[in-house]
Amino acid sequence: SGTNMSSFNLPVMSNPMYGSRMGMTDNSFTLLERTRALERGIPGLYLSCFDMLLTEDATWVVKVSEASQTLAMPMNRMEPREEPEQCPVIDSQEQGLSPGLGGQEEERSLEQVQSMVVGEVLKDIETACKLLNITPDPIEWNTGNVQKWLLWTEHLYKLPHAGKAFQELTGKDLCAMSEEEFRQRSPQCGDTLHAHLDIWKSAAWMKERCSVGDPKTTGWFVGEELWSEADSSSSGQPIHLWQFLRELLLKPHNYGRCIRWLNKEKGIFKIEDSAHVARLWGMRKNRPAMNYDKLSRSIRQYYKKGIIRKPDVSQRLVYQFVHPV
DNA sequence: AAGTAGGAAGCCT
DNA sequence: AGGCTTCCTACTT
Repeated sequence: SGTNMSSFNLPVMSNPMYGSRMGMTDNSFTLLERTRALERGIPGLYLSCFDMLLTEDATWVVKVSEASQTLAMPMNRMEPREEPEQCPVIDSQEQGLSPGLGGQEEERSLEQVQSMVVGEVLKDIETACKLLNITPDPIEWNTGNVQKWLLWTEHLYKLPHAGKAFQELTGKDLCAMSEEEFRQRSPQCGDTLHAHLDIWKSAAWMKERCSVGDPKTTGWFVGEELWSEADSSSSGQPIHLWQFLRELLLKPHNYGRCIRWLNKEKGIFKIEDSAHVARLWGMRKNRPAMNYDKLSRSIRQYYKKGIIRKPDVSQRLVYQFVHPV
């Protein structure tokens, strides 16, 4: 079924685990309240928005709460549910144009929100691709890529490990599998994995669509810069550890909880979760046995080379780039 | 217990 | 040969 995408499906929106990587704080809970209207309007969507709200980027907050005011239309065909059985669809034709309530304006803000969410999803996918060194389109994956993706998805959403059940499968195989087949291979999280693969498939489909047509007519403001940048730095050559660390540091939204700048100007950073950073590095380099003991040994090699050093006042898990950007 | 430091050897491209 | 990775011992926080 997944190949027929006459309308744009975003199974993401319904997936409760999409919000699972954030920590619930009192502060964020009030933000949650402010997105209630959204939640009612598009079940599941708020989780993604909620996730976005955790960025340091305050403009999201403004946009979302504005949107929630203008988007307060009922969506009676969908009752709110905690753990959706199937993926609701954000359907650009059919979706929620509540009659009587100044349709066009709503349509526009809805599109805005959709764009926003889609953009966020594409960003996440792009990030994962860089990190795992795989292509965005699942159809191109070999068995190794599939395993990486599984590992990544399991890790990101705290799923039980199911890689074994999908061994020897290529991306093509995976894409051809139904949700039922996923569940057969992994009763606990097959449906979740299938949903996530659907997101990637949708994104790849979108990418193709955006690159074919004129980006300006597609309406997805994300189209270009995200995909066509042909990979900023490390095209081809194996990535260096110091580059990898910098990449993580440049994405505080995704990795701020495991590594962050203490002083960006001076290039001083702190590894907040050593095990996590090591796991990410291991994934990137296909080194499942990577740990902080080994990663830190590699960092220490940089002392002699003058790439990274310990800051003047040495602190645990704190390092400094000798040549800050 | 976890992090820091650096020698030594092995692996991979 | 370079850039880790793996393993290890000694030392510090």
